[in-house]
Amino acid sequence: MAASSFSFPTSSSSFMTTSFTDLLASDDYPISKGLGDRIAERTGSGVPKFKSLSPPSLPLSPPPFSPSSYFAIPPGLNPTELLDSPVLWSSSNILPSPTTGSFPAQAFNWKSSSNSRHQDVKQEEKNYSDFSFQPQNNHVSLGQQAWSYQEPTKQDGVSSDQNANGRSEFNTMQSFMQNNNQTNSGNQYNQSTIKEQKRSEDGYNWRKYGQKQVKGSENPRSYYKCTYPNCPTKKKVERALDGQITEIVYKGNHNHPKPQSTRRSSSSTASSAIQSYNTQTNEIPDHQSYGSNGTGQMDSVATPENSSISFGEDDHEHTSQKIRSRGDDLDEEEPDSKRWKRESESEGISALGSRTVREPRVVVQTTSDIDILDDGYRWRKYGQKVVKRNPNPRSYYKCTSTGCLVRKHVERASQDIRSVITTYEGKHNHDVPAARGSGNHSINRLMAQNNSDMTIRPSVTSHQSNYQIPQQSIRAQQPEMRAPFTLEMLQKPNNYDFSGYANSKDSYVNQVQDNNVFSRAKDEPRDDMFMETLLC
DNA sequence: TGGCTTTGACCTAAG
DNA sequence: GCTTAGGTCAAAGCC
Repeated sequence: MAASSFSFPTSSSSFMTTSFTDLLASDDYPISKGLGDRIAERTGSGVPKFKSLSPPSLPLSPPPFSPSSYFAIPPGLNPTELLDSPVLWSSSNILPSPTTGSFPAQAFNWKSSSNSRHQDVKQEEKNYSDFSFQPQNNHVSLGQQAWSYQEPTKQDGVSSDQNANGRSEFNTMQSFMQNNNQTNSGNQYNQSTIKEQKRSEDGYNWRKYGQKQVKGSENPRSYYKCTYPNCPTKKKVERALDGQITEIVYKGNHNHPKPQSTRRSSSSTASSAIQSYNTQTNEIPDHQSYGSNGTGQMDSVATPENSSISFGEDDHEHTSQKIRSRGDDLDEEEPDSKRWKRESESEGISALGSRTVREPRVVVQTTSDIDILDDGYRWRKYGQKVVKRNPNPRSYYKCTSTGCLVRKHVERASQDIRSVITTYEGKHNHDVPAARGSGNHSINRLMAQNNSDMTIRPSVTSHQSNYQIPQQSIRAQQPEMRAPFTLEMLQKPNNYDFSGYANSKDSYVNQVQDNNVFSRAKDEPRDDMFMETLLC
């Protein structure tokens, strides 16, 4: 479907540097009133300097057709600006690993499978090292601004872990660009990609030590241990039959930094791990270094798990980091999860770096401009509250659509008042209301209609930002893959919910595990309850 | 050849 | 104490 069709022109250079005028002129792009117009109408300020990009971690398969057939950019919106969208860049579509905060580069492995797996890997490594990405000064293509707030030299005051992520994202983007450039020949998310993804996952090196068929689930559960010497961290991963990860549960804290390379190789040994440790130490943001993790071990070395805590207001309750991709059972803890949680607690593992992320319904967007938080839906404010750790009030909104229970709250990041954190809860059960004077509605409707067929889903594998398309779905949908991949879609993965998958396999939606930045991992207060608290 | 995955068996805890 | 299910071990095979 649309996202699976999403692709860029074959030349990365042209992609980066040319306007999309020609492309826009193409009949391939649905013509309607563009999002740009819509935004302009709403904001009265014209199209914001978007920094957008397709979800870079989309391990989407290059379409067998002309790439231009799939990426629909509404007229009136300059694709260059589109590419600058901070919404897309910094929002939930692009999220770091739940455990590492890294942005998995392998997720961009859109390579053709014409090469052997070996070649793929090799090429990917080459991509990492050789690709030279030179953004243009103004457009700073592909989200430089969004990245920039993460750049160490930037002024945003955003935490350094974000900076690290920014680098990571940037590198990831580079990789994406080159990979995409190389692989329009149409192969799919092939086995090598899966392997690569499996390999990198969250940036740590894991050794599988068991697999079990869990009762009540058709998905086998795999058990992994961190390969770093004496690292107690374990994780268990459930994969759907198509290989997609449906659940990851972490146990324990890494007592070491993430290995420098996200790729595991034969070097995933103690020596290499230590080497990575040594070389990486300097890159660890200061604020990620926390005190004792409660285990009596050395201070928990900076890991993204740890870093996430600085933004969470209520994450301390959970001690087992759990990333669920299922949508409907957020209130249910599996026995094993309980067990791991219990064990973690008994082991004195602190909340730092281990918390439960219960449901893929929370989507966090960070933007640099609150105006673009207008996401097309209509909201009614029902409360406001100042929460801990953030002096900026959090406004609470409900979707005004009848019967729609979606809520969101918006607050400015305490670390960077220019960044706005929008947290969505729930799924819209309706289309995006027709924008005032906008023709975008048709696109939205189309997207909504296609929900049932959407196979893109965020994957915890490559962490939260990884939209994956099962191959069979691709095959099934190829002929119909021409639905536009719109900003709206990118902007609101929760709303569009990419949930053909969600519909068919529980909610895979909104699965955003931003364990690094502005993360919420806990049920938000019910509005009625919340109102009570407000009134008290 | 070394490291990793697979897989059946065993262990452990909860009910 | 038994049953059940999840977690772990470790030998074998694979890459």
